[in-house]
Amino acid sequence: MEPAEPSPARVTRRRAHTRARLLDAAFAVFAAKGFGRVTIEEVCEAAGFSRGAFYSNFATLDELFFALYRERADLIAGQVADALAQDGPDLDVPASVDRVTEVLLLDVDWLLVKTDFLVHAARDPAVARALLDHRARLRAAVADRLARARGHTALPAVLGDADAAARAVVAAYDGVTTQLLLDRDVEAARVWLARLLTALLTDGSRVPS
Amino acid sequence: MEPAEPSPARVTRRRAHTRARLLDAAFAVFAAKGFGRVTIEEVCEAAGFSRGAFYSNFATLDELFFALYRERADLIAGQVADALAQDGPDLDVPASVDRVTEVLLLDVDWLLVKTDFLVHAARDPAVARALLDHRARLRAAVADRLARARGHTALPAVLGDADAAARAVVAAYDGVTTQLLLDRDVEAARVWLARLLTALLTDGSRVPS
DNA sequence: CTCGTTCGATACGCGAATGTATCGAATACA
DNA sequence: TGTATTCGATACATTCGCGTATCGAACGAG
Repeated sequence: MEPAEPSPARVTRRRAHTRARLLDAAFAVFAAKGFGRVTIEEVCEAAGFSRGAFYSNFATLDELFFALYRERADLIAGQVADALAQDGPDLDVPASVDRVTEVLLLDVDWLLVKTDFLVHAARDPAVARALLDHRARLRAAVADRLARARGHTALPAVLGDADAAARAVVAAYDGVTTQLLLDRDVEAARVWLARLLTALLTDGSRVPS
Repeated sequence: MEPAEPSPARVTRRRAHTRARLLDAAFAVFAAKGFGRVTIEEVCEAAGFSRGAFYSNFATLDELFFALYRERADLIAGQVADALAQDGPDLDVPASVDRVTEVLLLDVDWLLVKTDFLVHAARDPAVARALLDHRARLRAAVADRLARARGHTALPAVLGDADAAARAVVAAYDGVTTQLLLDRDVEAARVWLARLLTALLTDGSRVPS
């Protein structure tokens, strides 16, 4: 029996390059026009290829979109994990918040694409599951960080355990993102997110500078 | 000079009916498939009309989408205002939270359409401005409610003035919405939103039942 | 009841985007 | 370096959705 997928054993360098260029171009085009208004040919033109290259690498535009999301989301997730692991065993809330905030609210274009993907996932149960998994992993990293600091720094008990607090952190991030998509003020978003997180993660007595 | 818009002076009953049916059908179709994947003909078919009816009432699908959003958003805004005005001069945070929560997290279909509209607005400055205005009005209503209660109930100072607190409330709502779009668990979303809001609006010492 | 107007249905042409099939060029391996 | 294979470009047919123009029917006014 021959392999169902022809499994291209030879030639991989050219293909890898064009695939990467297609993904980069797709990111730019999706960010600018939104997934729903983008055609395959636009992506190819932005990448400097013809449609033949596209159909040689992807079956459908959704497939490319999914691949693009996975690539970038994994990248960000790694950066967040790094930012969280960067400080020592005891949690310095303002410092951690600042570091994570700078990673998460870096690029408005990414937020645009991410939200497009959310809208996409909200109507496709399989994609939704994948996205929920991603979010759960990120949340687990945050919860882990918070739990390790539980004994050292005082966290308010309003939110319950560390996992609940992590959910609150993610919700705050998502909420700030929504506003940022409309006013495009990254600096203001950073300030608000920091304010929200400190309000959620510290006791309600101290006011940040 | 003749009027630029022909301003149909006669016959308005039939037209009003079909327009309403088109809007209702559009809501259902947009919620099910997403704005980007919906064609004019699909909306007409769902409404039981042909494309002639559509072009007689709207110029483009975007126009219908905008009209649909305005209609529903105004409705919700009114309900929220009612819910906020319902209790007396002193603020009962848990009660208010429960009431507002039940209005805001009622219909997942509406959240789907709303998020589609957000994605749409994020790329069109004019639409973004309109949506920001809407959000500002809602936020002002919340801030007003919070400010009136400032003297009576103790609010934590971490968030600053009442307007800042209102921003936090809206952010919490948006954040919970994002998760709700993926897991579609309305009850869980209500619980989380209530938890977040009480954490933000009360001092960090008390744990809700 | 009658008539003039408006509304919505039908039919048409058009352009755009898709997917496929084929061909030449680039590439890896012997 | 020769050669078989893969990759991407080109050309084609097709489908789909859009917008318009026209017509009959519903409707409101007098």
